Amino acid sequence: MDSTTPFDPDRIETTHFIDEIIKEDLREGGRTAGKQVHTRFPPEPNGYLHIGHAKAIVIDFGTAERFSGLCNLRMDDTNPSKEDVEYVDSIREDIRWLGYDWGDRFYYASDYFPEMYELACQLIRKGLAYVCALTAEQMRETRGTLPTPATPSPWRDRPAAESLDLFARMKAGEFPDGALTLRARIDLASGNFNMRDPVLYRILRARHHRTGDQWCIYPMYDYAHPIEDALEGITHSLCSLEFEDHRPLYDWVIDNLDGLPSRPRQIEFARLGINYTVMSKRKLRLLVETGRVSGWDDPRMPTLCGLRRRGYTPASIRSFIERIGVSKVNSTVDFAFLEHCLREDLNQNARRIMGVLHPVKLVITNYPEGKSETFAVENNPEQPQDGTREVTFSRTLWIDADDFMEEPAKKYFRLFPGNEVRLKTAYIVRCTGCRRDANGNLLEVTAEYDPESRGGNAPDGRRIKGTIHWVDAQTAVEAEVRLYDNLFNVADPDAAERNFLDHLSPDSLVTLQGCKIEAAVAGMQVPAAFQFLRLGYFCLDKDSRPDRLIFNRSVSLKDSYRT
RNA sequence: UGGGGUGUAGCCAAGCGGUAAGGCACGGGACUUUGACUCCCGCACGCGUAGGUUCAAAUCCUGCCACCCCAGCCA
Repeated sequence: MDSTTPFDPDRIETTHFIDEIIKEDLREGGRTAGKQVHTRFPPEPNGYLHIGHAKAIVIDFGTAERFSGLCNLRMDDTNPSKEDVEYVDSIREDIRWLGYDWGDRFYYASDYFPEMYELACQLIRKGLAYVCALTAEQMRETRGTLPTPATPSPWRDRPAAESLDLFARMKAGEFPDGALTLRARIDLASGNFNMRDPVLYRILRARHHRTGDQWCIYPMYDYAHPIEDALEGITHSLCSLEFEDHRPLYDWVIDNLDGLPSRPRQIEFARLGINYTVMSKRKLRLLVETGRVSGWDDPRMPTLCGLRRRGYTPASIRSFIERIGVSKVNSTVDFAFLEHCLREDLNQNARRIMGVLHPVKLVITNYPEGKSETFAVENNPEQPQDGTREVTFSRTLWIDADDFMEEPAKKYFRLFPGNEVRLKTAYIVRCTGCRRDANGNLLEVTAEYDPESRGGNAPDGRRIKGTIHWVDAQTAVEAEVRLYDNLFNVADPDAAERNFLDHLSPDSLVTLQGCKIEAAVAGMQVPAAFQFLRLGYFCLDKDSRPDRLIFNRSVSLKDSYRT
């Protein structure tokens, strides 16, 4: 912080209740008055990050940013049986992709194992922790029920010296997995189960991805987390609602340990839910492992790598998170709002291009065979400085099947016999009919152009209601296009009473072959993103090759046309 | 049943004793060489509910109701 301009917390614009609490802490006489706000994002490296994590990331890093503070990135790797390095790199990549920077403050909870061990000994010496020999099952049986207290472990009053010795031998590997635990001695009658002598350490022989076989005892989250926060000087430890009743234990650990460098404060907020998808790691993993999706980065997945492949931009995700707000109400946000945020970003920034998904030939019968000409088409009407590109026009074009109806529906103003439409930036044409094969399948649509309307302007100023996109048949590039829709066909596949796998939508992926795209796409590299005029936003898929283009539809354009 | 939370529109969400912001969705209109974008208009006599305090209550008090989380040697 710049020492010449004293930091005034009240200058910060409050965006939600957490900011209010932090401001209060920062004021004269407050808990952290005069200190720099310091938060952390502590993922467990046991899976890929999803948009729910993005909420936590934006809150953790964003709050630090707003208060000119710092945010650490810390791998909460206290359970080697579930974690793996595989995930560490993807987590770092996803956070960076979202646009956040943790500077040189990248930590692992496992870095603190030695300190945690010493601090545990301190608790034992104070009579606040003891080594217990109850089995997991016995512990469950003696924990009591909601209204009735737990019954004390036979080892609850074991002398500190004895526990100290046992704990050292646990660490030395003298006992098998699960034989002993170190438990806090707190309150067996508490209505909060977390306070009924919670386990602090367990014996677990699993190769840790960083410390290898150096340890065979591992600290539990409730014991480790407050220590991690305190050692890093975290001022505000933001987490989700389900940790609310762990806070008394968090505070108990902090309050009963001497020598901790700081006293962090835990604040909880509601996690993000989005309809038509699932957010739990377990369920996402199941989708991957059962082959319902192609992988963690399947474009239908709510994972950050999935959204990235789908064409979501970091800016759109950040905007989404910032705008849904932060509160303590369990909530489910409409997927439509995420889509809105993407459209908003891409409308401003995506290059326009013409592409035909369901190709039908349009023959301009009065346009000379063999002739062709080019038109300069604007790349992005929202960004005139992006200039124009040349697009080739000739006698035979591809148009979308949707843009022709032999017998027009009411209020339909595209191609139908006798009607005039404008071919974007080219000419005005009048539909003269169509040709079909013996089975009635549409072979081609025919039309005559008005040579005086070059550029699409009617010389006599007559109004042309419809403008459609087209691609020159001779120069068109072929591509595969993948259309995505909700993975589930029910708004709440997460509902407890249903098996989410029974509600997968059969239409979540529709693959189109032989789509015709403007020649300008040739040679484009991932992550090129475009608006296919009148259709939606598309991006090149990572599997795309110069000789085999593959596009993903990120989101369609809104369409107010209804028959 | 004990403990911890939360109830403002279809979905998010402001509001902090002075008479219900904003966004998404939705409906209507204007504009339009994208049925997009943009721009207008509409959308809670009502804040879970019943009482109470007050000149005045979504905001304070009391009771009730509903929903979420907790009995891992997971995080």
